[in-house]
Amino acid sequence: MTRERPQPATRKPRIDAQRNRERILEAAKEGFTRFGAAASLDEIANRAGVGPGTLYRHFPTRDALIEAVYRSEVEKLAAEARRFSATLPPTEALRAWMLLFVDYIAAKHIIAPALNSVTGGAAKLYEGSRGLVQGAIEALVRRAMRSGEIRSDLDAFDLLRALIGVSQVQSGPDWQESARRLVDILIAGSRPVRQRGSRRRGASRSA
Amino acid sequence: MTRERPQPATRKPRIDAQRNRERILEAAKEGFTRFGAAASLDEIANRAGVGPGTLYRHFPTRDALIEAVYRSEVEKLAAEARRFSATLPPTEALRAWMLLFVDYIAAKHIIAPALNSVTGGAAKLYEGSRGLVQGAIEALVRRAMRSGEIRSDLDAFDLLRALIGVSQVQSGPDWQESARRLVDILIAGSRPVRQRGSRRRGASRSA
DNA sequence: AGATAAGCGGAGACTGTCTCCGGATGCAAG
DNA sequence: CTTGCATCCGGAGACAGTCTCCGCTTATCT
Repeated sequence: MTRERPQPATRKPRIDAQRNRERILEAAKEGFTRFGAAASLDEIANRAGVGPGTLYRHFPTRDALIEAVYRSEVEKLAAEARRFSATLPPTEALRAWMLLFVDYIAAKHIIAPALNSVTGGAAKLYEGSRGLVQGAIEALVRRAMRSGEIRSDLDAFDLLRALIGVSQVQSGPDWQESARRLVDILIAGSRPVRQRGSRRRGASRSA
Repeated sequence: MTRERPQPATRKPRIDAQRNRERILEAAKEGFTRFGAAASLDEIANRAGVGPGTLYRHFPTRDALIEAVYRSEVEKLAAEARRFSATLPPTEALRAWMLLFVDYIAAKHIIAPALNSVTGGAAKLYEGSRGLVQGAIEALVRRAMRSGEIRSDLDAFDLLRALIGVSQVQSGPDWQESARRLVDILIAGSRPVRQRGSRRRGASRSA
């Protein structure tokens, strides 16, 4: 990514190739949304108006395609995080973004069902976008930590994992509200421990 | 399930059929674990020592097979919940079970990756086992509620959703600890709100 | 404009899904 | 124990989707 190029080895990206890539990505997004991870790739190529060969040149494997689609969506999410961070008070920003996250994945119905059929689970897929999402939520969390409203011994990624779960298991019509409740729980549980009652557990860091 | 049978309509389960079913289930569990949801069904049939036809008779669709495998695992989990409920103090039992849940899905490596490629997401799949898992965790949560250590305005299923997320996104070696932290956060966030400091947010139930 | 190489896309081999039906097998009655 | 029969087995094969190869098209450079 950030490696210097001794020569312009890739002399020209070529225009129509670029456009085809876009078209495929768009068709793929729709395809995965409608048919899940099992959507036919030839079908997607068709809808994009290209041949199968073209699709496979741009995205050698199914996973590569899924990842590409996913990443393009995730970038928007990261941008939104920066916006919240600039316009809302710390905890509020965090909450807002978390809600957006679930909403986004559901409403814009991203490939939630597709996520986990990627070889090696969603983990590997995240590896790629890690810089993006994790960067985003980490900034939010850190800001909230500084403001003292959030414990400082938790990893931002923990929250992300939970959110992903909620986004994926969308059972029933109460799902939307359930997500809301869970975000509340997560935020409440992330507040600094304050020696309530007699038990002091939370901060146990023993493995 | 609980419908009365006017006659013994199913006159005989037949012995070898039963045994084949078991064999298939076992082979499927291994297959899904190793190759994810995309494991070849014919291959599974092979390993079970039966023909494809036999497999498809017992489990008409891929989803049916996945669900069957999943359910058999989930039953053990429910049993464990009852055990905890009987031997541990409320919150402790809840925490223990939640940890077990993630551990179980990861360590015994259930078909976590397979879960979500079931048509319609994991939701439909859960429909079947709902009685089992949800019954289990609901009992635990209710008990904790009665003891006053847990807010009474939350749904047990909320927690379950979060757990599923953690179980699925297993990125990195710190995953185990992350799960632990998250369970702590969830439990902490489920405590009754107690008008801390000056801000009283948590209980906002406005939609 | 012409040369050149990147890119396109369809034909087709291959792999996996799922059905159908002739034959085998366990079960119950005699 | 034998016979009759419904149940169940399992492979052959039609079908669908994946992915590759290669002759043709098209953008870019001189």
